[in-house]
Amino acid sequence: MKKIVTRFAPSPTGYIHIGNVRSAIYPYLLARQNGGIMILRIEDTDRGRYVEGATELIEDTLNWLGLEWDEGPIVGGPSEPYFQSERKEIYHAWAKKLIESGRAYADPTPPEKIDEYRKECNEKKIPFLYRNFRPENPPEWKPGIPLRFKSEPKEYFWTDEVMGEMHAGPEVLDDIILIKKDGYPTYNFAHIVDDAEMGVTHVMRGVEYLSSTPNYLALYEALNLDRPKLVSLPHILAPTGNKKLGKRDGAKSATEYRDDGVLPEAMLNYLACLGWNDGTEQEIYTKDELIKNFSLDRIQNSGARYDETKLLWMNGQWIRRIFDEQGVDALYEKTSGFWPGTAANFDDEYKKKVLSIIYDRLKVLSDLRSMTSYFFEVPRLDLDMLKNNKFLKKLSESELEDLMKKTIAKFSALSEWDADSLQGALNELLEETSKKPAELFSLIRIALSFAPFSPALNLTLEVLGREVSLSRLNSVARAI
RNA sequence: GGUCUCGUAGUAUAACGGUUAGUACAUCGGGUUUUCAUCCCGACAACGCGGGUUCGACUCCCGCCGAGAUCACCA
Repeated sequence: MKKIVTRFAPSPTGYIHIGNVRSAIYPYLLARQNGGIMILRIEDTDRGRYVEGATELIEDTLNWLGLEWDEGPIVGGPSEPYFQSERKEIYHAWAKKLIESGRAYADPTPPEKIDEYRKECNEKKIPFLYRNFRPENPPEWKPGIPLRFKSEPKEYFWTDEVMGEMHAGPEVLDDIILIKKDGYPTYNFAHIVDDAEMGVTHVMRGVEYLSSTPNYLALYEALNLDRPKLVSLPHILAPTGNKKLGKRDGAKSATEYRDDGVLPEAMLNYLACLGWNDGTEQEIYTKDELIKNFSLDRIQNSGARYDETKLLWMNGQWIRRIFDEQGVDALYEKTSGFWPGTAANFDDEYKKKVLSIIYDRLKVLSDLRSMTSYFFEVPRLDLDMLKNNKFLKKLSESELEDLMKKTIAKFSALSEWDADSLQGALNELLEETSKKPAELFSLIRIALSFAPFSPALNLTLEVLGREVSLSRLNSVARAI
């Protein structure tokens, strides 16, 4: 059996947003699953839309997600170069084959004239096909003149691995431009040549190319090439409306999610399962599991709506999974850059302790910034927050003061400052004061953190330490 | 307009032609000594419409409706 070769072929026109990332994931999974080759090819033939640095952004995104490529920029490969802009001679050589076989012609018709033809057809309400307007005596092809394919109207049948059996009549076949007047090839021509030269066996791309497929089939035929397997990937839809997700809908780049503290594991998991599933009820997949279970025939053939809420849920699942299965160190490594600024003054051990008691509350790693500040700095004393608390507002000031005093006395008398001893002390306080947990615990919790929420009290106290805890309780007691 | 594709709860999806149409997210309710979250339990909620074929249709066929894609010297 022929070795499977897939490719991801983006255009460096800016960041790749998450809607496009999936077109990198599926080829990757298919290649890895079959011990095949994944190629990264940069389709930069449109010099007008080229954006400086976009290639690096693409590489960055793939690296982050762990989608390593076997051939392409940086790593090289037998079909170098992997930038289309550097492959002009190759396209021209293939173009000459078509000219020689009479399947391509130079087209000197000015664009305005073509517009006129098009308008004419629109007015007559007939389909515009350029092959009906071929120039009479095309000149010899030379730089500065576009080269067109000479199409032959006929019927095509093919199989799309996702969409199934396909068929199209002659009315969609036309004389598409192969080489633009600037000498660069169009996508339509370049990708055919490259895929052939690079031995690509599976062409995976968005469904928007489905309509042009017959023209590609004509090209394969004219160039005497075997057809690769064609795989149309349905669109990812924007959160609202029915349009495909795009930058205009505020589609973020994958790296923006990275900067918010979304784990690559979660991103890969979510995107891979958007429009694909293996038929089981599994939701969380590692990369290896995705590679093992992936199959083309279970790709959905309708568009799937992008749902950030589910992505964030999945990210929370991954955060917990990494902590539970690999331990605090594994998760801690990923949190660099997500801590509050004041955390810089504390050592790793302390931050790991904080992480161990807060991790199950995180949806994204950047939540650390807002959720843990009171572990690194004295919170601003906010008596209103204390007194307006729904449990505490029933208590008088003297009661609050009394409770604070008893709490401080109890904690001061503790010989051991660990979670179990602290829990014991808290339980004793409940009995001695005959208060409800909601009252006593809310008081202590708020006095320590002045945060809307925090981890279990005994754990918070343990991590904060005896000195800090008592000092905070004392200053609140004084303020009441 | 021509051509093509798609159509199960709000969302993502599952279901040899025979199931009370399953699961997850979201939403709502409840439980785990405070809060927020995790975790657990529960509730709500779907086969676009109409014809066939069949003992029986979400599943096969046809029509309709709805949504999308494409008709560039962009990819």
